[in-house]
Amino acid sequence: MHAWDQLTEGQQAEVERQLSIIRRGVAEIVPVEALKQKIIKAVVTGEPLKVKLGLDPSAPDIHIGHTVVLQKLRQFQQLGHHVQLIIGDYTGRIGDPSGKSETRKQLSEEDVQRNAETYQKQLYKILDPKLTEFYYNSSWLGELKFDDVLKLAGKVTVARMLERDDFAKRYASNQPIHIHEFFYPLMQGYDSVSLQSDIELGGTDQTFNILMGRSLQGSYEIKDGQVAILLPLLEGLDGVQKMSKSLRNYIGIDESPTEIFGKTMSIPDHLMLKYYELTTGISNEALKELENGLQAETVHPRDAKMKLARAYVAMYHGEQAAEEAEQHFVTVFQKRALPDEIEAVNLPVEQLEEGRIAMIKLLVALGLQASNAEARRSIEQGAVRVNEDKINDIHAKIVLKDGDIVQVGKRKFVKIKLS
RNA sequence: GGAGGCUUAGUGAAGUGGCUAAACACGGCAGACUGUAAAUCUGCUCUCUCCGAGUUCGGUGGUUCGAAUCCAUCAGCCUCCA
Repeated sequence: MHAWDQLTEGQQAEVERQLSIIRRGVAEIVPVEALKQKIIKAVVTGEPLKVKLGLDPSAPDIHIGHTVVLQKLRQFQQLGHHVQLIIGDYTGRIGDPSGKSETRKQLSEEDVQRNAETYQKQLYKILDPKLTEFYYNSSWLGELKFDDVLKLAGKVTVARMLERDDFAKRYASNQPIHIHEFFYPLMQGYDSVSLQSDIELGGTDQTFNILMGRSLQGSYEIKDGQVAILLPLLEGLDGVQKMSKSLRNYIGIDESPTEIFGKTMSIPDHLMLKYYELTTGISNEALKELENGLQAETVHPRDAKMKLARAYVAMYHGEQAAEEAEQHFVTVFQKRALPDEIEAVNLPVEQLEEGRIAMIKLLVALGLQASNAEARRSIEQGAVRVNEDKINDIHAKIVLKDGDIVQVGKRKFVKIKLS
């Protein structure tokens, strides 16, 4: 324990600096005082803090929503602290209780391995590999004997478990809760015991699990248990629900530059600052300035959003791709012109009859529409163009040649390549 | 172990023998307006060889001229009692 007054002025300033960076954009820190103590200790001793984050091993597909937590990790790294990433290959068998989750199939070792590699590739676009350690929680959870499990389970009461919001609701509304679901928080907490983590990050929905880790550490006689740093959940493209893959309202960092750019442009204005704050490396000062500019209407929201879109593409695909994506966007959506580069799709010549093909058939063959009925609808609605000429007749049979451009709606373009 | 209830299109939810490819809402797609924002307005939203036809209402098998609607059975989920 280091008392505040015993620090030198320089040390005090450093603690303050770190705190202000760490606190930005955070929903909650529990307990706050403990965080300050941890940082004081780190500053005084020069020992970096161990900051933990658990990853789901089944879906290594990082989107902007995930980067909220990752950006925070990066800030910790920039302050010299260490990051512990846990591939939850063992917890993944349960899946965090969501009401529907059954015990999941165990992933094969190869799957886990492959997913972990994918993770690394994506994560290192944000994190510093030198300050990042990877762990698999099967390596300790898989070693536990039933005795150990009983001991672990004995640390927590059912009443305590039922405090968890999700369990409480389900219990109250007669939804089933399986016993093994109770083990999820215990296992996640045990990870923190094994790694002696100082801090664990997560979304606000992780509050219970993370605090469970803190109290378990106490039960296993680790002093000064981990601090929970909880980040807000980021709403997705619809502006309402949390960004997630299953809701298809996400921007994936492995998506193409044009996709990332376009999707970013479609986020609601009122979320823009939140995106800036939580998912970019923007400084506190620049953020404030942007906010003022938007408020005073000296900054056009569209331009601010384009900058954001550009920043994302630059972060995940590089500066040049960002430039191109922006060009593409301006051409296609602002000027409503055809993009410079259009994906070429092969069309076997056999599909043609005397050089012609039925429009409906063509749209489906090109994969632009899922069914004939859908293709028919699009034509009826005036959404289909060939070489910029609108097609209105659903029975149209068109003459097709190499290089012709077929368009559906505003954003689907295909260049014909006869083969 | 016993009693009862539920299961309808991407989601929620109507529909209890023919007028139901199945109301409504949300979502999705398209058009208008725009900043591919929001809001708003309009149309579409099972499939196909689309002025007609086919296959749907947890699975299977029945009753009936005719079933998402009735019966049997299987499965999944829920509740209550023990």
